[in-house]
Amino acid sequence: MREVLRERNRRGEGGRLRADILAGATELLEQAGSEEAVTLRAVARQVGISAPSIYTHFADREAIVEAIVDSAFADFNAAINAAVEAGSGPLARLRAGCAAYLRFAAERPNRYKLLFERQMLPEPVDGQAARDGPAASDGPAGPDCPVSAIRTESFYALVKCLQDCVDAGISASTDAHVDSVAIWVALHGYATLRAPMSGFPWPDTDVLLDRIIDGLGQITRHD
Amino acid sequence: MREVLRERNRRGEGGRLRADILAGATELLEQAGSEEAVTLRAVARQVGISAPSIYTHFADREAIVEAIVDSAFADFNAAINAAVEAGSGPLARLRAGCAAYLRFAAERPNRYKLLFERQMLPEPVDGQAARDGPAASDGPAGPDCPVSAIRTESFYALVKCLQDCVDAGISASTDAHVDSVAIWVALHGYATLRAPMSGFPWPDTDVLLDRIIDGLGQITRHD
DNA sequence: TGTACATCAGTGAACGCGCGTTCACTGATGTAC
DNA sequence: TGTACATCAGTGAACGCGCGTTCACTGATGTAC
Repeated sequence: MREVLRERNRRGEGGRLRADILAGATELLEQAGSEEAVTLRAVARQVGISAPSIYTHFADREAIVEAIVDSAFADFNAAINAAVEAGSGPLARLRAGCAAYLRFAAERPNRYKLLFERQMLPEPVDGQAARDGPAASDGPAGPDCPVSAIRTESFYALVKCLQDCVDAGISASTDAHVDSVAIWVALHGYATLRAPMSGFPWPDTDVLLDRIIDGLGQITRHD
Repeated sequence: MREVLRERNRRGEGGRLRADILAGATELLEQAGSEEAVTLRAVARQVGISAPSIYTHFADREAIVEAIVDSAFADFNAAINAAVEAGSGPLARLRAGCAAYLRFAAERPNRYKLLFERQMLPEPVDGQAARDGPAASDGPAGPDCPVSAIRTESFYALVKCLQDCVDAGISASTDAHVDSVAIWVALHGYATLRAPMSGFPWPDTDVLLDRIIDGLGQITRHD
């Protein structure tokens, strides 16, 4: 691995290094394949700085990984939102969102794994409120868990897509929450199994996606 | 961590240590939560021996982890087989197998994760043969991949359960393979997401399982 | 039955490695006067 | 415009740690005679 040459930032621009560290760490994660590869020293090598320099911008190794997760969730939500908004009609929007989900996981497998396989802090859920949607996303989330909303945003976008299908009379679902959970776990299962079991006789992704959406979304009519 | 006192094996019984190492490593994996915790030295501490003793029975660290995977797959397949065989009627057998799948993952989460999240060697698949089932499981598998059959055994049990439902006229599936893949990825997704996202408003496991089986298995009648 | 010896299960010390983190520091940059 | 100085981005050496692996070894067990 060749050391990257890097010019010292000017005064007041030290913050730029933070972005460089984050980018380097993300690249390292995607190349090397697992969170464990994101060591302070490896990140420093990747960015072309000495290891202690990182402490100016991140409290410790864990803080780097958390920053990767936050930025990965932002990318993830943006990719799915864009796909959903590009779709015309409720079913097309639902399908586009799910397809974007699988595409994100296929193109950035290690970042995707990091999103959902880390131990997540329990949200301060009070049952029914959580079932109704992410109320906290209107304003900033509760003081103790500002990251929760960003982690469930795409799920609730899925619930909304499915509910729109119900309202349009093309889904027979009587509980969009439960059926969205079912769709989500199927997408996640495929996203995580597909790559490591490359020798398995997988069906075509689009065929499988149709079966998941039609079967679990209880789609009754394709318009 | 207290050191376990351990009597030296008698001559000719050195092989017993192998089983002790495997058991200790498995316990360590389940307690500590990830494969990385299974270090040679940690296993040695757990078993109550010195680290170099392990080399009598395992070539290296990786060999221990592989042995855990093999034994975990054997347990996993046995649990599912037992559940399927206890069911009466094709749908009950399908549901019992899937429920046993989720139960195994819930009770031994770290062993379950190890089963399907490791990079798996591609099988020598020749397309149609693999789709028809694990022909090699009648005898020993091919010389280069004796572990492949054990890793797909439960999947093909699922395919058989679903096909039995089709044959009994209670599933409308026209492709038991594709629909079994869909059920499997949904089970896997739930199995891996449920624990780390404990704060998420999950539906009841049985309710979700019913939606997965009915929706993806295209169940038309409950007898 | 007694004894010398081969076998083998398991040990203790040591190696080099990469890690996270700390500490005192350097030297370029911008600013006050 | 010139210069002394404060600021701040970033460094280099060092720490203790746990790791995988190696090596020469120990000492109990069983066996040949």
